[in-house]
Amino acid sequence: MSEGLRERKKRETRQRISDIATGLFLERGFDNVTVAEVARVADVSVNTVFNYFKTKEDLLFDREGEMEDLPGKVVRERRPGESALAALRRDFLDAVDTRDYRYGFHEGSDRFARMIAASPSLNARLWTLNEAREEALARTLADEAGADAGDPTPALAAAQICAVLRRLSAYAVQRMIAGETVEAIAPHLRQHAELAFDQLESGIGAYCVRREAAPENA
Amino acid sequence: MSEGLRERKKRETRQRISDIATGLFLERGFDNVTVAEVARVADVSVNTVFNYFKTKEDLLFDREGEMEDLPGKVVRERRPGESALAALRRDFLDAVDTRDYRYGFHEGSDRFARMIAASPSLNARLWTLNEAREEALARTLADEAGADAGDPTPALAAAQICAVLRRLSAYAVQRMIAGETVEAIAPHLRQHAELAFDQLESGIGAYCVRREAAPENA
DNA sequence: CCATATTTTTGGAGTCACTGCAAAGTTTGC
DNA sequence: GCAAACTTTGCAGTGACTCCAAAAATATGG
Repeated sequence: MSEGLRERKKRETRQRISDIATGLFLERGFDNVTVAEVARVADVSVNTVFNYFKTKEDLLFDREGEMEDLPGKVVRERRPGESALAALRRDFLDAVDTRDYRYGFHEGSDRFARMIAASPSLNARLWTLNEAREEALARTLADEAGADAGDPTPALAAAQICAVLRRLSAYAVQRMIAGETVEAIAPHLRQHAELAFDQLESGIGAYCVRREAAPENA
Repeated sequence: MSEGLRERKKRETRQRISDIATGLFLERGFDNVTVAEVARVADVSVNTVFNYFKTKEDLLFDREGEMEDLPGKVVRERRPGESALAALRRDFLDAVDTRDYRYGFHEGSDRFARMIAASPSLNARLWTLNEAREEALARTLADEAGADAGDPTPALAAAQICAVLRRLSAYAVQRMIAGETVEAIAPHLRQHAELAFDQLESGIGAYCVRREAAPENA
């Protein structure tokens, strides 16, 4: 009752197009596959592809959009006595230790990473994803802290946190692209993460202080 | 001797195309002006436009690319006894107080801001500009701190700093787009900046701690 | 001043993402 | 079955961008 033939077909077609597109993109590179080709392989018209997906990039990032609220969710579910930052640190380290997909550090992520790195438009897409994530986290922080409407604190905190998460992921991805195994990277990534969250926690005020000029004469 | 006719003409043509393009974009919106139209008004062929500028976006961001190393420069020129962060705070507040262009907070910036905000592709461009800025700052911090090659500290610090700078600019720009005057925004922007740099300096570890569950019974 | 090499500009043809429209095909409710 | 609602398709077009070879402008050497 809940789903008629029409709706099922739509869901299936959309899925098929997205799957075929992802496969082709992974195999031959995003910029070396035309939408027309995706359509041909999926046995639909080009217009049908654009019926389901607004842009070529959406063929890939369709599902990834669900991870938009990941950090927000972690904060909302933090434990009693735990700060937002402590929760995010715990979650990130957990993801590293379990080789979980959610921060891009996963056994098979390197193919994906390579494909994205090779395409400027996919890179641009990643940034807007990060932007959305930052906004979502800012909203959550504002809620959870009971901040006033004009209070800039949550937005600023979210910006810092997301910047660091992005940087940590970028580090892992970079080494994966270079061909290193997840196992080889994990301990370093862990170390970087500890440092990063320490920085966020207690600040970088003392970093890189210029030496005073030596006094002219004793 | 230093510049022949050929080189002068090239420079002039490039400048003319860029100026005309910027004018048209500001007047009618980036997406409502075609490259063909820019070419027509500049009295060159479309191919000549693409000879000088790789993409339509480059017609605008050509010169802005020079500001890529702004935060890096500020750090390199910090005063004796001053930390990287203290120098950046000083520079930002100075820019706010003098209504200087360099962080996007300037009397006439609203037209530019509106144009950019209205166009997704220009927005994407802003992100890559920010990325370049972050990388440049990371390099500078690494140099100035004498960090080892693999040390993640400078890159992480740069990420946090650039994220905050971006957010502060975004705040100002948002209010300018909404039609507020620079004078009306300045004191708030100042306040936000102080808060932001305090956060960077001493961390956000204590932010948003979840209350402990009340004990079941006394 | 002329011939020639080098560089710049141009026109033309083509690719690709993406849009709008109207016709054709499919599913649904009755 | 029939009509309404919806989906798919073909077609024509726009706009950024590329490639190529011809034409125009400029530089170089005698």
